[in-house]
Amino acid sequence: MSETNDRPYHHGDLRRALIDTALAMLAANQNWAFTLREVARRTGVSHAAPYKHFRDREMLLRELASIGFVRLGETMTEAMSPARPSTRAQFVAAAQACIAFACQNPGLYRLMFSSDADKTIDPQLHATAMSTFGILVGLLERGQCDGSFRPVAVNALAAASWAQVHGLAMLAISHQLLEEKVGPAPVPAALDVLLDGMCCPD
Amino acid sequence: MSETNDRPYHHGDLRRALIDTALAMLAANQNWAFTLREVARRTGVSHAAPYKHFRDREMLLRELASIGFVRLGETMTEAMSPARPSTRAQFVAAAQACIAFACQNPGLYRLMFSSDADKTIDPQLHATAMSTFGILVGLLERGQCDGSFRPVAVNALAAASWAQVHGLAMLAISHQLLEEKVGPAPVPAALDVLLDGMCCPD
DNA sequence: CACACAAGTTTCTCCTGTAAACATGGAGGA
DNA sequence: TCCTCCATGTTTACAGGAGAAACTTGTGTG
Repeated sequence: MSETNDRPYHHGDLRRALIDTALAMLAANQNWAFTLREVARRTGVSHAAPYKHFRDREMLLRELASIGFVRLGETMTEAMSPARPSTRAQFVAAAQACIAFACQNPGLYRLMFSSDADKTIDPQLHATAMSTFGILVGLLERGQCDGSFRPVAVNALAAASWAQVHGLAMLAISHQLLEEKVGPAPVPAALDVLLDGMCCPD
Repeated sequence: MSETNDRPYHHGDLRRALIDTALAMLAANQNWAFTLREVARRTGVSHAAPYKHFRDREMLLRELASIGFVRLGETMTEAMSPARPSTRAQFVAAAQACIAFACQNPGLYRLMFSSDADKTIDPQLHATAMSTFGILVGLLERGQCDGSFRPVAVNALAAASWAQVHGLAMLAISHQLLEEKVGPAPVPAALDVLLDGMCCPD
């Protein structure tokens, strides 16, 4: 009972393992209806073990959401980093990266913006989300400096474009951007409409 | 035990009463974490009674979402109906009505677009949601006919504006449109940006 | 080398969703 | 009038889940 049992009493990094299991289940089912006990079971520990690392089920969900924001931020930063011909092109790339992220991780993306990952009760999560939002603001500020975007309050631009991108992502996840309903390339089309309003007339 | 008991064995319209209770709890807590048993309890019936009217808990949630779409549609239609100076003004009114609805019913609005009200498994709900979406499409079509909006695929316009309005609503609900961050009137500002891209240059 | 503490496990209670069997009372036919 | 059916209630039962409490195990540190 104690010899070749390859599961030592102490797991080593159970916290990470639980998060990985939960992320896998989130990706597999595209929802977070899983129970904490199921996560524990699949991770191979007792059902009470998770409580040593997460106060309750919701805290685990907020942790997942936080990871989602970090990954989304990385994705967007990466999409913007290659030398693009213009700030506008950088914006389009970042927006498309965000929407692609949502399509590839629909469960996680939904969780990030759901009330089950309540940002008002978790300063840490709120800060992480704001940091991701800041990537967009930074891009818009640079665009204003180089004359690409209109010199209105940057946060108004940020609200408008964040709303647009997030709205498109949600529509895409909900399969409401079907080609026969909305044309062959709705995302670039919608972004163009927005950018026509955001960019300086030239 | 049977005299002044003002609760007859048969409720009369338990289905409606359960829905009303659930809507009230949704509004009170701004989430749908309530249990079916709690709904039954507050409605004053046994915990199994709801199953005579809803196959399971999710079916009740979808019913609530459906009611939400109907109400949203009414609100938007109403906002558009008074004689407005222009189609553009009608659009702004409808969009603001939608966002106001979301702010006044954040729980319900979230539920309507959550995966717990899965539209892919409920044709009735899907149809109701599409009908509400159709109000927007109708307005855009009229605007194209009278030359207000650019003559591109109407569904592309619909996707762009729906994304924008829905995105703004979600941001507003999440209290991310604070004045100090985003200016005094972010919604009209964002809608203007969008409309500048949607309307015919003139 | 002892031992305190972090990280597991077991056990327990209360609650939920949902199924099944039973009860009730109003509506429609004999 | 009365009987019987059925929709709509209730009671009872059960499988699980959340989370608390008490117990166990090993490991790092004096």
